[in-house]
Parts: sequence; structure tokens; C-alpha cells
Amino acid sequence: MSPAQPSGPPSGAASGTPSATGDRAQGWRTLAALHARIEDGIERALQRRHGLSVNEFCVLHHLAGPDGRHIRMQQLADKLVLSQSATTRLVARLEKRGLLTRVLSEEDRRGIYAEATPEGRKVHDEAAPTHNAALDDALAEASRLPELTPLVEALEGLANLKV
Amino acid sequence: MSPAQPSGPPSGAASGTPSATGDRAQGWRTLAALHARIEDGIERALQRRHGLSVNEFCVLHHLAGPDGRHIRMQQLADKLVLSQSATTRLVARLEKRGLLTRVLSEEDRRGIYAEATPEGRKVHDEAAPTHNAALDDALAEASRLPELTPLVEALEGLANLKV
DNA sequence: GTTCATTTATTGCAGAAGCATGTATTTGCA
DNA sequence: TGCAAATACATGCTTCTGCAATAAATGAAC
Repeated sequence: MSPAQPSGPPSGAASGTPSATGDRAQGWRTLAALHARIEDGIERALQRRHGLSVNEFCVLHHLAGPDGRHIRMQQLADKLVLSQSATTRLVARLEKRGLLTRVLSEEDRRGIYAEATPEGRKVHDEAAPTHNAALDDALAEASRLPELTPLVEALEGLANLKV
Repeated sequence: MSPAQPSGPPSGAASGTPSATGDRAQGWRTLAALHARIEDGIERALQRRHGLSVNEFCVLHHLAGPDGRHIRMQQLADKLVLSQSATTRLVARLEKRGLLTRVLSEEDRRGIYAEATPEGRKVHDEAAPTHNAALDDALAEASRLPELTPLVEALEGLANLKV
């Protein structure tokens, strides 16, 4: 099921079949461009209508969920794939806006938990439909290229995972 | 199963059932996290071994290809999903390092073409294996979660597209 | 009980990106 | 021709990010 492209540029890779590696790189670039476009659309929608960046919304999403209302900075950094410092400042911004609070851990006094405030939950619940609508729009737009539809469908198969 | 929207706010998406929208959002978050992790890995590898960011490498990739050695700023911005100003500075950085040159268009004197220098092609050819190896590593790492393998396979199916 | 390596979070600094704006050039229309 | 609108880049300013250095707390070795 793999249409290996025989006539390839000198994609000199090391591991696996060279052509497969080249194909993966090309597919990756396509995926990365698609991802950037979708995220850009979501970013603009959230920014314009709620004054939130994608990362800010993502923090609220993790904190506003029924089971995730108590998350350490480090875990947050891991979930968002951000550096420690970026996470510190991201949380500080949201705290300054009153959307979350920092709670000192009592077992490990180095640890700091982020918790959503009621206001933070409210903002999240308002912004979530915007986020989902922007995502659906972007995916629908992407599906106009029929080669992308399998990717869009694969997305729903990922629903159960949380990397 | 899924910690989606607890008590259904009418997730105001237009298309499809609400639960499908929720699944898409969850899948999107998984994909976004995976994307961030892979890009982070590639970024570090390129930065450490060649002093290039992903975007800088990407510019060289588009310029060093056999057919793409003559690209306008605007096209470049579109391919990279970057703003005009970011593209201006990205190209300026690479020009300062001698990896590309700006060429004024003669038909449309507003236009500026970016072209790779021999040095730029050399750097690209050296960096490409690093890029591909880092990608393969990241994908192999991702495949350790068996639920992600279909996504990785889908990647190779995208090889023919160029968004 | 003291000492040292590790983990957690914050801060100074520099790099990179976007928005708004400015300048030059082209295009369209009267 | 003459002039308004659009297009293509560049620049000023602000925001967000990562890296390196720092401080506080924990845990293990002795």
C-alpha cells in the first residue's frame, strides 16, 4: 500500500529505505504546513473574540476539565510542550487576569499547582465553542483537497489518546 | 472514555454532530502535541549541529530544490505560513550569513526573489540528513504508542501533496 | 546532622514573530 | 494623462519564547 516514488531527488538519509525517509519528510512538511494554517485560524479566532492565545486557551482547557483542575507547572509545561520559563510566564499572565490561581503544594514545597478560578472556567466555556468552530472550519477547508481527507478522518481516531 | 464537554454547552459548531466535533477537538490536541514534540526535536537537532532554525532550514529547502530556486518573498511567506515581516527578517538573516541572495525582479520592480547561494545549497545538503534523521527518530518514538502508528503511516500517503 | 546531586520554579537576556505603519511600484478607471 | 486603490517589502514596536543562571526544597550518602 505504499506508492514508493522511484524517481527521487538525492534524499540522502541514513535509516530505513532512503525513499521512504524522503517520503516521510515530504509528508511531514505537508502536515506541518497544514498544522500551521489550522493553528493560525484558531489563534486568530480566539484572539479576536476572547483575547486568548492558543496556549492560554490550552491551559484553561487542562484546568477546567472535570479531572484536571490541579496541575503542577512542570506537568503543564509537558502537556503544552513549552519550556519552564514560558510556562511560568504563561501562568503568570493568566493569574494576573484572574483566570487561575497559584496554590503552593504542601507535600512538596517546591511545587506549585495551577487551578482555574470560576472566572477562568467561564472564559474557557465561552471560548471552547469558538475554538471548536474554528477547528471545524479549518478542517473543512482542508478537506477540499481530497488527499487530506484521510488525515482529517485519522484525527477522530486519535480522540482517545492524550500524549 | 472521553473527558469532553461535561454538560453540553451547545458547542456551536455548524457541521456534524456535537460529539464528533468534540472528538475532533481532542484528536486535534493530540496531533498538535505530537507535532510540537516532533518539531522541537528537529529544531534542537538542526540548531545544535548546523545553527539553523526549522524555518531557516525550510527556506533553504525551498530554494535548494531543483525547481524552486527562484522564489518571491510573498510565496515564501505563504509556503512557510509566516507574516510578511517575519519573512523579510528570516530572509535577511540568511542573506547576512551568505546562504542566499536577494534579486530584484525586473518585470515587477516591487518583487524580490530569494535565491540560494552555493554556500546555502551546501548548508542545506549537510543539514537535510540531520533533519530527516531527527524526523525518523521522532516518528519512531511516536510509534511506540501503537495508537499513533496509523497517523505515521498516513504521513507517507501525504508525500505527493504540497499545500 | 551535614553535604551534595537532583528537581521545581523564577528571572535576565536575546532572538523571533505579529500588527500597524510607511514607502515604492503597479494597476485600474475616468 | 491623472489619480485612487492595490500590491510587495521593509521598519518600529510589543509580545512571547528559549537558554542560561539562580534560589529553594527534597532526597540520598555518609
